[in-house]
Amino acid sequence: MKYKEYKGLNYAGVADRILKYWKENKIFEKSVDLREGHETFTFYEGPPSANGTPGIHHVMARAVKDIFCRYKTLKGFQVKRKGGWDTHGLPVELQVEKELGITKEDIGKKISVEEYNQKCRETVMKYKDEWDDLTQKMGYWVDLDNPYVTFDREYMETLWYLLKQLYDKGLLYKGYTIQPYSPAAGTGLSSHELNQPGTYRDVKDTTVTAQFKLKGEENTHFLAWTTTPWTLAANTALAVGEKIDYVKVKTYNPYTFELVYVILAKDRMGEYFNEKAKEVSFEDFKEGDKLIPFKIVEEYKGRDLTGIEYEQLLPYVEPDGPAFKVIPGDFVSTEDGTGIVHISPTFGADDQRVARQAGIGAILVKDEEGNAGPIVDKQGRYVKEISDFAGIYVKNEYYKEGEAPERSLDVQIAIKLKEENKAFKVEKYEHPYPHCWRTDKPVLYYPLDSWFIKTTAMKDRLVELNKTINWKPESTGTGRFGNWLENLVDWNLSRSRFWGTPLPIWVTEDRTEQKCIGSIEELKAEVQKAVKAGFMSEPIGDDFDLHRPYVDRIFLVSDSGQKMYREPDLIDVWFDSGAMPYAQWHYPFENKDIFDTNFPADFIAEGVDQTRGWFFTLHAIAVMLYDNVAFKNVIANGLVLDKNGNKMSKRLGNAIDPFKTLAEHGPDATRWYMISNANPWDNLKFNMEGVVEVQRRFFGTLHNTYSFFALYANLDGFNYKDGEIANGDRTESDRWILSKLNSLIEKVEASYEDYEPTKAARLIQDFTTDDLSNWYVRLNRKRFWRGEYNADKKAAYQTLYTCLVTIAKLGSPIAPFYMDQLFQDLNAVTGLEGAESVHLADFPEKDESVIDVDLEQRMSLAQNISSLVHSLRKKHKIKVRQPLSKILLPVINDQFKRQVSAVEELILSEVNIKEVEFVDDESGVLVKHVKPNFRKLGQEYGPRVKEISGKINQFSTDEIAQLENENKLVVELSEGTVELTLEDVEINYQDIPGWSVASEGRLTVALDITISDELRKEGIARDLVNRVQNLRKDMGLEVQDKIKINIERNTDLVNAALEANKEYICNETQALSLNILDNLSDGSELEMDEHKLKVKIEA
RNA sequence: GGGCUUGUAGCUCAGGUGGUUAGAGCGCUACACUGAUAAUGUAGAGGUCCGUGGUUCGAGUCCACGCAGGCCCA
Repeated sequence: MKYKEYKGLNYAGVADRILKYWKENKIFEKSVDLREGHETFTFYEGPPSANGTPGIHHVMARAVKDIFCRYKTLKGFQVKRKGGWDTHGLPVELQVEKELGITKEDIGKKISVEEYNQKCRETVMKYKDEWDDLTQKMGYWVDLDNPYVTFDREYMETLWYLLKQLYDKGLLYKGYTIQPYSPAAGTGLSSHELNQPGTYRDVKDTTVTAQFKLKGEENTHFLAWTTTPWTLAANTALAVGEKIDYVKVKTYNPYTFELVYVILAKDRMGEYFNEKAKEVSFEDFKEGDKLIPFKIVEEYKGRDLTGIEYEQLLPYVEPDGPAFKVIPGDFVSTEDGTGIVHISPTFGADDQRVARQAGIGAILVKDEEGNAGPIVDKQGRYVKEISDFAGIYVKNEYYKEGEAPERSLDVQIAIKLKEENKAFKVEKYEHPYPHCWRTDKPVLYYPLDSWFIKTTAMKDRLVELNKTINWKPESTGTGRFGNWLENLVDWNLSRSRFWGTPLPIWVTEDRTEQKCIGSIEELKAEVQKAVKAGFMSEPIGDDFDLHRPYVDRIFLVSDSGQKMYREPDLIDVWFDSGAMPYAQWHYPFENKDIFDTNFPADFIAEGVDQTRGWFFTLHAIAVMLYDNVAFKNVIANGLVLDKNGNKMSKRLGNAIDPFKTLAEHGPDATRWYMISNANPWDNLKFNMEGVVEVQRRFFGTLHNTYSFFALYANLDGFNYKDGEIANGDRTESDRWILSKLNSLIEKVEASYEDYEPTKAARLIQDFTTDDLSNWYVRLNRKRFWRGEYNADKKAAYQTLYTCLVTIAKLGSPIAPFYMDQLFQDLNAVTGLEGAESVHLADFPEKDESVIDVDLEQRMSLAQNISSLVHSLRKKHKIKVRQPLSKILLPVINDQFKRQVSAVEELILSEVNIKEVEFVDDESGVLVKHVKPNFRKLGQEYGPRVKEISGKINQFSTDEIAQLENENKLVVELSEGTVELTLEDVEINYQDIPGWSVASEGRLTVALDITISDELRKEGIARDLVNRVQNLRKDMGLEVQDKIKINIERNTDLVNAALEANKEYICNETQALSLNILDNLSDGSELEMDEHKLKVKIEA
């Protein structure tokens, strides 16, 4: 059995081959079954929608998911991964409408709801095959055979069950939200309809800046501006920006000329006061004067104003709760108006939101049936309670042709306010305003019925449990998600659509009785009753579809015998996906045991844009119904942008095709690039060159290292079957790389455990390229190809093998294909592991006894010293092949000397030097340099650091010596003296006179650059070896082929060099003989610096 | 407009708790090495650490205010 040797490497080919292997051998299934009975690690798949094609960002998101599932499997957990599909919702509807060329208006007319929904059902899985293909090609292991699908009957039944639980807990209620509404058409408008071109048009409205009188203060008013004066009768609060500056101004009302104090934003004064009036004195002012004097008498921040109470402006109707207070509003600006915003919770979405958050009530009236409603009816008229203006349309456009009054309601209200000293300014104002696309008349923002989940009732618990979730990055949990929870409003469940989960609530016509249905069984029973009552003609079957229009055809009977109709709403699709922990198992109707061990999730991961989507709905449902989190760890990953940092879009043509990327560069390089380049939660600027770089630098190096191993291991027949060589019997560099390897295991494991895949990838990559390839293999090459198959060679093979197989395991979660190939290629020969795939293996356990910190330190010293020597050689243009006699190392301390001595041989061979000589103080060749220790000095002397460090830099040799000998030195400062100790400074060796010196930090190396005759001869011999090796290669000789070398007699120096190093040359080049001949007729000419040699090689 | 987030070399990114010479890889330039060779090593050039103020003996790091990009929300 041989290790597989490759000619070149085709990354996509590796993936194809391994993928086929996985399929044929059911590796994924085995990786789950293998861990049967072990602790479970629960992962929830956030369902994608298959009505669009997958993009490169899905590769990113799914790589993150895959990594931790694979890692946990290696760690011995059983990780079930049920796939899923999100199938309901507006995007599907829009796509269907586009395909059929219809609008929402046509549903029920040109096409039945039944046909429409059938079409949605077909469309939603349009690209399923493409998704499945990508899933496999990128190596994302998820169960595609038994996915949950949100439109499935069982899935929807669980949704109904959950809704009923909420209903029974009193957490489901009907309320209202402010939505665009067209009184002329009698219907609400979706934001989609409002975004039609031409809906926003410039209109001229009468605007009022009203005076709201502060409670308990004479003549003091808040000023608030509105473009809809008709809403003032519904005012219950005033909003200010907390950070905005406000002023109280003394002035006269321009209509009544009463002396008033008004409060408004400082930045808005220019709009209300004429600068020229600044000089006018209050005494000189007479009624009717154009210039009205004003004076700032007080200033505040917005937050100082909050909580202040004022008197109701138009007291027609009592509020239904606390009201008439100043509250904070995040939307308040000083762009226009007064910087104080009039709030009417029934006629503005912002208004409603901030009022709710501040606990402010609304102005509501009861209709004939006793239902609360706003002060404007559905036709757009003031209700009777607004006695002065009852029955008047709030917009003149709502009157029939020719019936509109001369003065619009806004004008009439403005006049009333002027007369009552409640208006500070009235003027016409032109601004864009939305219009109904059907009637061309202005839209009202109006409260419309909706069903809500009372999330606010559980706010504290939601916040509290969120703190137990491990968010990556943390800021998304505390910031974006945490703030969202802090400012929570109730979850509006209602959607007026067709393709989705229907709300399972039936209500009697007078709305006095309600029923919420929680299962199909229950529905059947209720229908049975309805049949008896005569409201239904027949019972429903077992295969009843819970979608519209079928549920709409069901009428139930109330306890008192009334007919009940289903509330026509569908529920928010986010409820669909947030309910997946339960619904994917059809819990509680089936699979209770599976659910119990798979709730909550240990881990989920999705884009950060899901924060208020899936992350929230998962959390909300779990907390409200099960008083538990839905997930313990979550990665909120960022976006994948193009290489210039722009958003990818198909329209702009900068979108990366994931299939093409995988086909060209393979999934391993693609995944490794995405993960190693930036943390998943940072945005990734996807650059194809980066993928290529990862391919070359990491996978290329790793593959080269494996190939190197395979080449020689095959020659020697190494199969790891003849006993493990004890660590203590291995070489210094073997023990070093194994120490580094075990340190690596520890760090990589910690990174995975901490959900830091980027750190893990970088650690593995750095180890592979820097430690293993560029240092260990380079230094030990000869051990692999020279000499017989002895214990030392065996140790080298075993060491390299262990490193490679461990890298395969550590890296397999990130690069599942290549690492599996590597693992299998290695294990095929040795059979050390029982696993047939790396994904069935166990995560490596670090061997603490092998980690030797001191060894790692001294090897690091060897690397640094070598690097310095290399740079000195470079400086003097002396090539490494030319041996040099010695280097000088100033001894920093005893440990330094001991550590360097241990790796001395290594340094000598690496940099081709004969000897290391240590020098210390007594040698007298060292020149010391002293530098202030700022950290220490700063703590002790603070402001005097500058002067002291100036003195230290000027220390003489004597002063340094004194400080070293006595550990104290008194320094004179301009004011007083300080006594310094050795701790206050750092002493380095800077220079060695007469030597070529280089230093880095405290480390200094001096190189003897004189080349003796003997050294020169040796250099020539080494050069010759090099040239002969090249010739051998050119001749196509195998490594083990023996040769004869004949050389024509040359200069005395060269001849002597050859004679003196004959044995060395023969040994290195596998030569049986080396002969110097007087005349060589057919040799090749070799140039070595200034020497020219004629050489002939015979095999 | 609000919340969160990012800004360090041409590019991609590191830079506990503040410490004076800000690093790595790629790319570029030069040189070297040569039984890992479509590999490798060494060196060089390249920085207003987004800006402005502040705290401090000392700020890439802490604070404030801005600017630019991104996401979510309005």
